[in-house]
Amino acid sequence: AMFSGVNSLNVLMVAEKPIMANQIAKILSKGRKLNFRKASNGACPVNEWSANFMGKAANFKMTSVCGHVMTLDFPQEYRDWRRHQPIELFNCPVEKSEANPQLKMRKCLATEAKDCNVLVLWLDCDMEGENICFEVIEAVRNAMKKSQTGNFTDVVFRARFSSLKDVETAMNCLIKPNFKQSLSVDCRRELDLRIGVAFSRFQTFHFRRYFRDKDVKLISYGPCQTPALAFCVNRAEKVDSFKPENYWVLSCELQANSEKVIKADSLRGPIHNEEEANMILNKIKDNTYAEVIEVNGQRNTKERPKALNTVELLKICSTKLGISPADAMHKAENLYTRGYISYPRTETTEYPEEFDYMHILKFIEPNLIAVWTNQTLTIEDVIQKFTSPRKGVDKGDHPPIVPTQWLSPKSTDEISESLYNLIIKHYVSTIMPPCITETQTILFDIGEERFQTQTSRIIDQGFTILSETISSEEQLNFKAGDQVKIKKTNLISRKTTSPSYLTEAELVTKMEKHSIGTDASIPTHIQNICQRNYVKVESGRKLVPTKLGRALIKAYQELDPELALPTMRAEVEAKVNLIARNEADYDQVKTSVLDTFRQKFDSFTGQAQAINYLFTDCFPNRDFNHQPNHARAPSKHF
DNA sequence: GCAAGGTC
Repeated sequence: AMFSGVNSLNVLMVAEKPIMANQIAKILSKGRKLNFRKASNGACPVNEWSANFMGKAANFKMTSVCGHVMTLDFPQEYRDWRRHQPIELFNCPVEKSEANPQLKMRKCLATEAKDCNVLVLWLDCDMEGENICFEVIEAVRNAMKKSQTGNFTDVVFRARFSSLKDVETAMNCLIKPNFKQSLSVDCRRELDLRIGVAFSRFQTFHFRRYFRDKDVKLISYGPCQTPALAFCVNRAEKVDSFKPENYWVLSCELQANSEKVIKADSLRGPIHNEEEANMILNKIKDNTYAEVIEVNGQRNTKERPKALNTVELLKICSTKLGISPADAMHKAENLYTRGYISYPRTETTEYPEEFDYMHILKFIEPNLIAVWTNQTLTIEDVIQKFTSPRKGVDKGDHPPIVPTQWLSPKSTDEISESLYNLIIKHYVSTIMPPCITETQTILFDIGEERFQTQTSRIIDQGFTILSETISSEEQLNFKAGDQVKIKKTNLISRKTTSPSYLTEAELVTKMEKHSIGTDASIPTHIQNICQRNYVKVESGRKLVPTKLGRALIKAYQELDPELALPTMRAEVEAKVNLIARNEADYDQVKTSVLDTFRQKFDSFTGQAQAINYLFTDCFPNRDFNHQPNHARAPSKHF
């Protein structure tokens, strides 16, 4: 009824990224002629077709943005570091500007909207997507044809879909975009900007001034990068403060049969007192036989991996290829845009229903030799062993990362090829059977002491055949009551080993667990703390904090530990989420969080002199002709 | 020179 007086409906539809626009258009235009062209920016697709909309004939135009249309920043005047003091950034104006000026996204959207009288928003089903909805609305509002009712919002709809199989359903039950969800994103963006930039500028000024060193690089603070750095520093402190401790392990060698000697360990585990250890040894050393008490067999299943999502890809790239998350994502994006792998940013670990598993196996065959270490394995073996994948989690974003087309090693660089092969290997692993072993545990008594020995036999190597050469151990033929000749009793002295520095992969895990950053932003945060010289990547992708990185975290811990706490990010997010759930309003949340951080800022800047000593060795270019200056907060005249 | 979040 809304469009009863309208002659022709022209429906503009907008997705979050080009790939989604094309996939949705393909589904909705099913069976009809689909016209394709590029929008004026050369980046965004425009798909056009004709069909019915709300019972009327309509021309559809499906295009996309490329993520956020707008970004938030300070006005020009405040972008100049010297014109205003950092504290002013807590309440100065902020303004939105185009996120990527080269894309001319707003102009592009307005051009496409010109002859349209209906807008359907197909942005991703998350809070950022809801926010982009309103960025698109602002971009097309004035360009679109006047609606019949005169009320623009009447002709704006939101399609809510969490996977491609929901597209048709979503089209049939369009809803309205959720302004509160969008507002909560606006709030988070503004808080991150004001807080992050204020602290970053203050810190940078403070050290430049105190050490009279104009070459002091940016000393940044951020709600994601700083807790990420803190993870590295905390682990490094454990490495530093580690003192090896002695402990003793009691074990024995038993003559299992005429040719075989086996080793059994005391069930006590490590003994921390040498006297006690010797006392126990003395009690048993005169025994000549051990008695078998119990023989147990147990089946163990080593599960294959779940379908590949982004963070798992990042971790594997770091541990297996030795490349950083940022490099891994660049390579993956490149493979994706060239059509070799599916969309590489996803949290989902569940394959779609009716997924064509065999199709992939067919085109990857030429790569198999490179992929698995077991060179006798054939594609037929894999097909024959096919096992339905493990149940994963569908986050409603994109399907897991899989190869989509054969990649000739000749047409790419070495790292991209390794990355592609790694994705293949992971894929094949997910559709192979799990690895089943049988562990035999034998318990012995020697005097009052209990010992244990274990053997492991492979029942089915399953997916591990792709990468491991596990040898099956021979099971021992014992039964309860058997007397076994003792060949030797040993007391082995050992030292506890030092913990090691946090690896890149461990950092990714910790960040994900504490919701610090997202799958798409975690690589950037890690790159930041490396490039700003807070941590160095050493062999084995270990993240070793520098003097500067350690000093920074130490400084927060002395002045305001909350600033570097891993829980801080989630707490701020919980607060802005209240806006989305209509449990608090925008100004209330913004004011309360800003007040909290303004107080932290005041107290931090007020006490900054007290932490200077931590940074004495951090800036090698400092001017030694001057005594360290008594740093003040930068004044207007500085 | 700055944050974090989308994506190209």
